[in-house]
Amino acid sequence: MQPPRPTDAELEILTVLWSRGPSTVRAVHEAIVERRPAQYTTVLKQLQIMDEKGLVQRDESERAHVYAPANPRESTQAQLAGDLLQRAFAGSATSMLLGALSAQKPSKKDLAELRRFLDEFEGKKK
Amino acid sequence: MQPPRPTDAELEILTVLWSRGPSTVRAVHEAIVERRPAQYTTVLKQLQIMDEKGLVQRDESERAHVYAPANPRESTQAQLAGDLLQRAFAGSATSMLLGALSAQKPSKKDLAELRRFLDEFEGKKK
DNA sequence: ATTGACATACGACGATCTTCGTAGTAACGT
DNA sequence: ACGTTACTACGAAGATCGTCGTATGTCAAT
Repeated sequence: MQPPRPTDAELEILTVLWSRGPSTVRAVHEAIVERRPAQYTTVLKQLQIMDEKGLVQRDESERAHVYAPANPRESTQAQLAGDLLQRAFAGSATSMLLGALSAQKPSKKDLAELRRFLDEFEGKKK
Repeated sequence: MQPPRPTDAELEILTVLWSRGPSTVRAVHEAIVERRPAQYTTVLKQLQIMDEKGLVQRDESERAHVYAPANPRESTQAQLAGDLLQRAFAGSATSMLLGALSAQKPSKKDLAELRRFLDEFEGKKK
């Protein structure tokens, strides 16, 4: 029973929750507002909907409810990347990497990290 | 003046156009219908909207209009990958690749291709 | 000339997304 | 106790998305 693919606004909120950990609406709102204007109730409503969808979990034990991501960052990222991989790149991870790198020039550090990652990944396969 | 990010349905149609080249509505519809049920007019309407958005170009010289992708596959793919890279992976191409690979186990061929690609990419940088 | 096949245009509906205002309620400070 | 502040709940509006039915026009064959 996987939750649905998060929308743009939902993903933005999830990134806040992943980096901050379980948070109240107020905390999430403050984090969002640092980047763009948004009303408090907008964030609240969004979180309520995300709870219904199963994207977050709500702890109502305190007066100010605390929201936590329902799934870890990695699995949601995998869902999103896998989805795009299928829909736009016909399953070719190489094409996808090419797309990402051509959209944003990678630093030497990035390249080294990629290479290290590939090594590790291939190492795990016997 | 980049066209907007294509939606799911729009992307599906674009993939048809990229692989088939400039096509009539009928041809696109037939390609779509092979994978899922869809009415002819649905595809027609979609293409008309995509024309307004600047996602495709329309040639009306013939009775059956011919639609062509406004942008090459590579640049749209770069747009999509770059967008997701920013929104979900904080710009880390490595994380994105990890996400893609963990969502869909790569074959040995895939890994070799990735490695080859990295070599080539790094080679071009002096 | 009529019919049938095939094309585009257009309007509309239901679903979802995003946003916000308003109302109601609990807690707090004085 | 009373007013102010801090919450949640709810409804709803406006935009976009995806889908389709119907209307209308064109062409060719009989």
